[in-house]
Amino acid sequence: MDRQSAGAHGPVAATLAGVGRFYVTTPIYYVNAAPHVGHTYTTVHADALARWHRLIGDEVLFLTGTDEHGLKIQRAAEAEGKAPEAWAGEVAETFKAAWSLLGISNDDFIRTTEPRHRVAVQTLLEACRANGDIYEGTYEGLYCVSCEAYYEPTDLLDGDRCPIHKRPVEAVREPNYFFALSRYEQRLIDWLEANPEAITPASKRNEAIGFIRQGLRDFSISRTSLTWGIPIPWDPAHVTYVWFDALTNYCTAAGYGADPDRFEHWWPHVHHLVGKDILRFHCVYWPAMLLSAGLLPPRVHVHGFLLVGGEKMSKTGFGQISPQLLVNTFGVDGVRYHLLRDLPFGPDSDFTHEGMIARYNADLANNLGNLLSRVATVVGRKCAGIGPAPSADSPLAAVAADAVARARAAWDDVASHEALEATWSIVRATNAYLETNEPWKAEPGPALDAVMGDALEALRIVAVLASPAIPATSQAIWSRLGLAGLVEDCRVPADVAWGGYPGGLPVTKGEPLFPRLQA
RNA sequence: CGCGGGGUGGAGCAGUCUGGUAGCUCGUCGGGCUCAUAACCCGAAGGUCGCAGGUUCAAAUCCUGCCCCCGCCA
Repeated sequence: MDRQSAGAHGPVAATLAGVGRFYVTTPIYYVNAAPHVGHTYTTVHADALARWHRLIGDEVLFLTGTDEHGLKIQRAAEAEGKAPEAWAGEVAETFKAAWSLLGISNDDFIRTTEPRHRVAVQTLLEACRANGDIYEGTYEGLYCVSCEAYYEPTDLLDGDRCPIHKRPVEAVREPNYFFALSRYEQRLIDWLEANPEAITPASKRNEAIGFIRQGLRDFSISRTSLTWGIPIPWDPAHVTYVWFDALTNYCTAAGYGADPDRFEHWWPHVHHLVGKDILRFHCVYWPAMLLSAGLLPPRVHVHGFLLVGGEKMSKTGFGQISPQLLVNTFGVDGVRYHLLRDLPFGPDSDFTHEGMIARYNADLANNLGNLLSRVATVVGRKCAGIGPAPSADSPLAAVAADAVARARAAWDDVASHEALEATWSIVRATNAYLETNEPWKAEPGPALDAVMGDALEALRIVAVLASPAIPATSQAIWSRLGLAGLVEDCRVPADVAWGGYPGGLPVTKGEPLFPRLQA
């Protein structure tokens, strides 16, 4: 595939479109649980954005992966009688399998236990230390000897007992290294004021600013009580704790500490997709760490929670179901479409089985799938199965042009629901256009050919525009229209200009793209 | 006062940043079509945009106060 850069790379605060390079990340998922709808939501969004940017000709790097260190993993592995490496590896495979199932087009899958990551983490630690932002201090906390872990007072039973072992915790001190976050308050404010696009949506940016203005405290970055992690390079008795270990993955995959040219190529174009639960770490801690190391802070796109029946999904069964189960009912593109169309990126949004069925039937089965069926049938009967070329002055041309413009703006704004709404305006207009012209009543001839050519052309454009969301279906439509090659090799805007369908191609009806589902 | 999100026709949402005829999907009702996955198209009913003040020629949108729901390491 041609993924050559289309232009000069811009500064980190440039608009999403047209920078020529696009580096998009999901959080790395902690391997203490199997992939569920929450992981799927973020990952599908990242995939759609990656696919969109390839479509507009950007050079794309799409990263996801797993976070495999820490006490919980060490414990979970012990409980299974396995080495932590083995346990983490098994769970990481379930994530890879889920993303493969869902057609996720990630270019890389990083695991924090990989050697390349250790190099990057240690390089970043050294860089921050060289800048004077890492110092040794003492961590004081409530410690359970059996767990070998610290607890917050609110986590304890009866105020002083470990929730696992039911034994009293002890007040313990251990030497820790700390990151001097407090030194970065003003620099973070300056960064956010100079780069209003750095955190989106604006409500989440305000939240980050509010948090910074409350005052920032240095945070602990190492533990001596842990072994399952990356050693502090200058003091191997310590292991990095959470932040430097996990967040640094984004740098690792771009070549940090190993390939400076590659890192310089990608890092200015990085976009993180994260849930609001980890806003603080991505919008405050991480930018400060990067500034400390002399690196550019990222752009961060923050989404809300998925609620199931208005409740946090962990409290209900449906939200915990696996991607595989959803795919069994709705198909890969049915799942992807619902996540992208009904759950706007930003606010909290409700996720329900009923909502999925309604959207699937309305948009995918009734509108898009049925449109292809009726067009294919008429072409088969009235045009001998050979799709005619569209007319140059079709009223659908203006509809398509408007939809393309709106979809481009929406994808650039990480607003997939708007992009798809715009795309479907073509589908609706085409259905109405057929009603108006009633080609099934017309005699074969130039007038009928023009109408059917217009409908086929509209479907072609829809296939391209919808391909970031429903790639497999777009390809199926593409092939049934008789077009050769891959939809993903198309380029926007050139290949969504009206008149691209050449005509003279065999049109295939085939089975329904999306069989209707019973509520 | 821990932090944050939300209250818009029957349901689910958009619109709020950048005030100016309240929009979309589903559902309901009426009509059309019969090419199509009982799908599609046209039309209609239905909302004092949580409450109360304020700013303004004009407020769902800006300001103040209050009430109610909800979430808090994906």
